[in-house]
Amino acid sequence: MLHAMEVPSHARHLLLQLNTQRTKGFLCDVIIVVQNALFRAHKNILAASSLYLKSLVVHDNLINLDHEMVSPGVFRVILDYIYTGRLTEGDPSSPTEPNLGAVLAAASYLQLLDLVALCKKKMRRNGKYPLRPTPAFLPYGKMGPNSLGLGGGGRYRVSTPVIQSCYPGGVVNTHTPRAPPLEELPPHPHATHAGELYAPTSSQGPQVFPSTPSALPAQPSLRPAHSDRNCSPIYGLDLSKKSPNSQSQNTPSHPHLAHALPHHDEEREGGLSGRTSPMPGNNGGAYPTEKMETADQAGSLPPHSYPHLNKPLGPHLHRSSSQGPDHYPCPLSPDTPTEAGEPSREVGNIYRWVKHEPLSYTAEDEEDDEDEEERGGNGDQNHQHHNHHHKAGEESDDRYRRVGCDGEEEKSGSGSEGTGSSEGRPSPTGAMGRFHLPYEPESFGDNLYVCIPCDKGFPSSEQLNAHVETHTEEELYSGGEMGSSNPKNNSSNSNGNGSLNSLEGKSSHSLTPGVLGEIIRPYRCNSCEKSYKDPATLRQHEKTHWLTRPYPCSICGKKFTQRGTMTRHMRSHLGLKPFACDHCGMRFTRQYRLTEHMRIHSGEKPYECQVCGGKFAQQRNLISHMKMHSSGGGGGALTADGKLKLDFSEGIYPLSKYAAEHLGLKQEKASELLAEHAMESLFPLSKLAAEHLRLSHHDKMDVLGVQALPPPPGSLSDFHSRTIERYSPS
DNA sequence: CTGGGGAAGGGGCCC
DNA sequence: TGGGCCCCTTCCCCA
Repeated sequence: MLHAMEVPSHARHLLLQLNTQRTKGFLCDVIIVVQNALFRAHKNILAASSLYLKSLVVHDNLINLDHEMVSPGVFRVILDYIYTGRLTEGDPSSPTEPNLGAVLAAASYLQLLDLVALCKKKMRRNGKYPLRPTPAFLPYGKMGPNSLGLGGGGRYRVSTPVIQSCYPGGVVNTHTPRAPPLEELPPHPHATHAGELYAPTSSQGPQVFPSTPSALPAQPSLRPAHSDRNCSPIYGLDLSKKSPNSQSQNTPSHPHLAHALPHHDEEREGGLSGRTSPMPGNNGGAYPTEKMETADQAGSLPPHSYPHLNKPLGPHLHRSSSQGPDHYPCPLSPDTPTEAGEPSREVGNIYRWVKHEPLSYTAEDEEDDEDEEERGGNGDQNHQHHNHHHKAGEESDDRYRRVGCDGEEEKSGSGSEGTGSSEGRPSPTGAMGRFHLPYEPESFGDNLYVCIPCDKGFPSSEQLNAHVETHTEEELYSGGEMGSSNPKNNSSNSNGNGSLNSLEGKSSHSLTPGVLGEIIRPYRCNSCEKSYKDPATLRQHEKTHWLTRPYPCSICGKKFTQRGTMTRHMRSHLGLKPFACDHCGMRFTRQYRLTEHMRIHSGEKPYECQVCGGKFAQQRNLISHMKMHSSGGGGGALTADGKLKLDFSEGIYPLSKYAAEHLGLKQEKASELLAEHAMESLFPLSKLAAEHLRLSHHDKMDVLGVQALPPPPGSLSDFHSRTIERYSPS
C-alpha cells in the first residue's frame, strides 16, 4: 500500500510559479480591466479563488470590473493575494496605498471570502474594523454578484461588473464611426505594474471624439476639455505616435501629445494634476493606481484626473516606487532600453504583454514554431537579436531562458519578425530546433535556468543572470553561433532550401546574366513568385503563406502576420489615436489617415477620375468611383466635358496587380509602362502586359529602363496603376 | 428607397 | 519597427 507523501513546499512552489508566470503574462488567458488598468491572470486561478470570478472568466477572456467597487490599486493587492495567499497591506499613512477597507469591500464584492475574513481580522487587529460598515465597505453595497446578471456574453454598463466579449463574435468594435457605447470600449492599458497595464481613466471610454466629421463640433474649442487626454499612449508598448503636424500646437489642446514626450513626464504630472484633478493631495508623481486607491475615491474621479497616465511607457515609463521588483520579478524586455532612464522590469513585461506574449497558446502557435523550424535558418536572427538584447536582458531572452518547472521553457520576448512565431511562446521544440541545443529540461536537473549560448544550467534566475553578465557581445557573436553560423549568412536562409544562401553568398557580379534581375530582387518566395530585395522582407512575406499567424492580439485573439499590424490593431482596441488634425481635432490611428484627412481641410483632391473628371481626396474613393464607371460599361466614349470615357468591359486594363507584381514593379512603375505605351495608343497594353508576364520582371525592368518615379496622383498612369487590377481578369 | 459620394476604420503587405 | 500605401469595407449624407 502506498502511503501518501507530501512535499511540504509543493503548494508554495506552485503558487510561486504561477505568480511568476502571471507577472510575465505567461499562459495568462484572461485580462481583467479595472478602470484604466489591465491585469493579466489565469482563469483557473481566478476561478479557484472566487465563485464570482469563476462565473466571470468561464465565458470571457476580458473582464471589466466595476471600478467603483474595485480600484486598480485594490485589485492589484487582491490579485497578489490570490496568487500568493498574502495580503500586503500598504502603509496606512500613505495616500497611495490601498487601505484595508477598500480591499475588504472589493474582496466582498468579488466574493473572496478568505480575503474578507483576513481583512476583517487585520482590521480588528488594527482596531479599524467598523461595527457598522460604511456603504463602501458593505459587501455588494452597490451591487453584488447576485445582482450582476452573470449570464455573461452580454455587455453591461460600466456601473456593473462588465464582461466584454473579446473574441470574434463579441469583439468590441472600436473602429466604427458609429461610436459604439463608450463603456464598451476597452480602456487603454497603461502599465505600471507587472502584468498590469494602464489606460487613461475615462468614464466615457477612450474615444470621446465623434468619429465622423459631421458629428464634430464646428470648433475644436467645443470639444470636451478632457477629450484629448483620452487618446494617449499605452504604457509599455508605445502604441502612440505623435502627430507630427500637430505636435507643437497641440501641446495646450492635446496634452496627450505632450505626454508622449519624455521630458514632460514629471512636470506634467504635477501641473496637470493640479489643474485637473479634483482629488486633494494628489501627488503628482504618484503611481496612477494609487491615486485611485481609496474606496471613496475610486470611481469618483473624472478621467482627466490622471493626466500622468498619458505618459508613454517604453523609454518614457515611470514606474512606481511602490512596486517591489523582487515582488514582481520579471526580466527586462529587450525592447526596453535600460539606458533610457529608469530601468523597469515592468516595462519589459508590459511591453511583452502586447508585443511578445500572446495570452493563449494554441496548437496552431506551436505549428508556427514548427513552421519556422522547417524553414530553418532563422536562428541566426535570434542570434542577432540576442546580441542586441543582451545588455538589457536580465533573465530570459532566447539565449537565457528559464525552463519552467513543468518542463516548459519560458522566455521573454525577443527577436524580430524573423523569429516571430516563436516569440513569447513556450516552444518545446524551439530551443532544440532553433539552436540545436542538446538539452532537454530534464537534463538539467535542478538547473532550470539555462543560458542558451553556453548551454549551462543554473538553479536560479539570479545565478543565471550573474552568469549572463559574463558573456560579452563579442562572445555572443563569435561563440554564440551554436546551431547557426554567421548570422548574416543565415539570415537569408529563411526558406530552408539554401538557394538564398547561395545567392547571398555570392557577390552580385558573380551571378549569371540570365538572373540579372535577381540582383535587384534576389530573394524569391518559395510559395509564390514574389521576390524581394532583402531577406527580411522575404521572411516577412513568407509569413503570409503560413497557415497560422504568429502575432495574436492579446485582447481579441485575432492573429496577424506582422507584428506591426498587430500593434496597429491594438491601437484600435485601445482607442489610441495619436495623430490629431490641427484644424478640427479629429484623431487618427495612423499618420496616413491624417494626411488623407487633411485634404478635406485643404480642399486638395489629387485623385481625378479620367473618365468624368471627378476629383477625390481619397484614392480609395476614386477607385470606388471607377467601379461605378466600370459597372456602367459605357465604352470608349467621351464624356460631356470631353474626357475620354473608358471601356472597362473589354479587357482594356489587363495588367493586374498580380501581373504588376510578377513584373516586380510597383503599380506605379507598372503604370509608367502603361503611360509610356499610351504614347502610341491610349490602351495598347493588353499585349504588352502579356509579354511582360512572360518575361522576368527584372529583365523587363532592365529592358524598359523603368524609372521608379511614381506618377503624379490623378495622372493617367496613376489611374491605370491604381485601378486596372479591379478590371483585370485575374 | 436607392445609388453615389465623402469619409473613415481596419487588414495586408512592402520598404 | 514603423511608415506608407493599397485594398476592402462600412457608415453617413444627400440627391
